Amino acid sequence: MKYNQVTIKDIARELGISPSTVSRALKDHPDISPETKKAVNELAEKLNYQPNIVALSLRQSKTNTIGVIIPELVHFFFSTVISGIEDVAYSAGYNVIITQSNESLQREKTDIKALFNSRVDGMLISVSRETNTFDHIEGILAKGVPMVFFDRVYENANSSKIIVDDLSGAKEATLHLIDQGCKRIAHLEGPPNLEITKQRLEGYLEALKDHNIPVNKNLIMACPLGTIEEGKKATEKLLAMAEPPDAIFATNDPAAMGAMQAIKEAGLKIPKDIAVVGFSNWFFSALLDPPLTSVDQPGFEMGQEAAKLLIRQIEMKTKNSDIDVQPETKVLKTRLVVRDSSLKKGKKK
Amino acid sequence: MKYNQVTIKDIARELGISPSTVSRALKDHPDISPETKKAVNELAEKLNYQPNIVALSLRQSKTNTIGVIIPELVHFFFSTVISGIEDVAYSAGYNVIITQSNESLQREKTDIKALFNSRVDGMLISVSRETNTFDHIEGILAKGVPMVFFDRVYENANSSKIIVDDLSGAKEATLHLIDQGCKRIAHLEGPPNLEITKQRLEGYLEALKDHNIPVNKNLIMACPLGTIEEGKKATEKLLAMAEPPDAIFATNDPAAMGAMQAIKEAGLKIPKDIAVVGFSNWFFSALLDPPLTSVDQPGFEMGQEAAKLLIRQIEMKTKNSDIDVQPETKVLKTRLVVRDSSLKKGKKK
DNA sequence: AACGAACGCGCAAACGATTGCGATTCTTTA
DNA sequence: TAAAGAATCGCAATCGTTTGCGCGTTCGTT
Repeated sequence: MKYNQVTIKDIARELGISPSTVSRALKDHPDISPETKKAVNELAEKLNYQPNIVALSLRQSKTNTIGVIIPELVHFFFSTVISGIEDVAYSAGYNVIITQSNESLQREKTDIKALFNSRVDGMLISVSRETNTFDHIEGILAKGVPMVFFDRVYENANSSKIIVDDLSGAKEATLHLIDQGCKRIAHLEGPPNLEITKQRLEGYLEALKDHNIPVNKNLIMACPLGTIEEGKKATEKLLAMAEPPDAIFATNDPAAMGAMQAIKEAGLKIPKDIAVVGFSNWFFSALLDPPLTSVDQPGFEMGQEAAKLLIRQIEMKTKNSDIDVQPETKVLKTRLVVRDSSLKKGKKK
Repeated sequence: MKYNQVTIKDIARELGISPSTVSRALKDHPDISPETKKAVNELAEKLNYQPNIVALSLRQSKTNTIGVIIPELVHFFFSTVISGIEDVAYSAGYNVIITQSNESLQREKTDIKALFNSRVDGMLISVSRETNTFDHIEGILAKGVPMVFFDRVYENANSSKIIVDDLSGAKEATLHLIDQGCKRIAHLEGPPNLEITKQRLEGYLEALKDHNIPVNKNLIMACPLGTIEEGKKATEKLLAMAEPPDAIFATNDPAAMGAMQAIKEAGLKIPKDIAVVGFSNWFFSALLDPPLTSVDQPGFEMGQEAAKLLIRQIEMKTKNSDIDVQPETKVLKTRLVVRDSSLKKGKKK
């Protein structure tokens, strides 16, 4: 939009010098005399000159913008990640364009294309629940667009990733339940396409194995959407079993929440009859009754790290476009936040 | 960033024609022969030509980007609004840049400046809790940047606004409590700078007046941050009174949540001893124990309407920059969602 | 006094697309 | 058959900024 902004030409005209000189004066180029610099800077200040970022972007083939694709903004975890991203992006002079795939592969494809067309300098991506093909990502990667994946990563991509240690987190959660005396621990499994689902299942299995608890496949219920409703239904089925579980470890907090609803409606007590542990430590988890034990993921930090990595890649590429950036993978630690929903033995220590 | 993208020049060179002809062929200009158009379009398709949006922006002095300033992304209400904004923005061909003021006036100032420098075509703004001066907004408005305010609006601005009927919503909530037989209804008041705070208080007062219930100023507690902690502390003070209230209407859901915690910890029952009603109908409100009655604000719709209004202004200005757009104010209806936290008499109907 | 270096600045091209105007060719009409 | 008109297309400027190169002036050095 045209705001009648003052340009470098206006300053040049007023001072009777050329635009080139103004440009150089503003960036303290050694070719320009101190007097000219002073005059230019003073006039620029007076006219409140602001460089036209669009023209700059065109000239430098660099937009100083990074694109973000997340499944859904309304998820507490993802909005926390965004805050982390914006935190480092803005202080590094980058704008952030956020798009939501709404957990749809189709939408993810159009999003990635739109971002590419906007000439973003790089992308931060967390894939949708539906994403099981990766041509759309490979296509953009092949063009040399720097990309960093976070949380829900594209495993095969030859690019950097920021993940949390889902396996250890899930294992710690399960071990905690075992430590509380639980013998029949059920697991609500998440969307099958996602690597994080597999890792969390694996952590659960490892914990059982470490304590020589046999795996009962009937205690592992699929929740491919990971919603409250699914968690509730799955739990109702578990409760209807001849030998119902004495604990439930859910792949995320909404599913755990659904489990809690089902348990309460069945007239059972949490954690006395059945202990519950979730994953992600959503904002509302502490507010439930009883407060939900959950595996905390450092969302803000994840956003920060992802943005840092991406920006580093972008700046390396800017300096030397031939160089192939070595992909990095950063694993962040989870932290088990123990609350009442899992404390059969009462508070420790 | 340079992705070796094909340009209009590449197509021109390959076909032995001029860039101008390619440009016109691509937009179906009548001056170009059908054969040339066909050749150009086919080659463009083959090479997967994508117009350079940055060059376009510079040429047209229009970025097709709108900037958004919100207090905090992690609030359920605001992330819902964002979804509504993106919904209409993307289908109208606009990108969205989101910035968070983090409820800080200082940050709001730098945000608005950064957006202006990015040459966004317009802005959608919901002011921070701290915002009590408006020079930073007036400055940008004076430059002719289209602006639409939503929810937390700048009252004096000669520009469009989307708000919800906070007064009616608050009145309905209070009337509901009266209808449930409550006599001593307390109010947790919000950040004093915000218009919505005043409106909600006003609705509360009107409801009392309609039923000839005298206003007791001791029952109106300030919660300038509107947080859980504040709501809890304020409620503790209310409970310590000689005649504690039998109902609490909070300015938002977190404050209501704090109130619930305080009431429970005091060994009292909700809603039997004290009924509670919140405002905003956050995602977690339905998950509390008991589920919280709350005034629902149509966040998604608000985002949609705000974006629609802004884009209309932008496009009018694009066509005729002289025209002064008539500011509009759109008021959206609230909806009282009754849940167990306020039902002293049991379910209606 | 003459020569080279250093200094200070402007010219013009470039980024990619658009567009008014003019130039060329072809078709039509008197 | 000549002139007018239509059909096609290219030139060049433009948006605002950057930057390699070159030019003129001044200064210092022998």
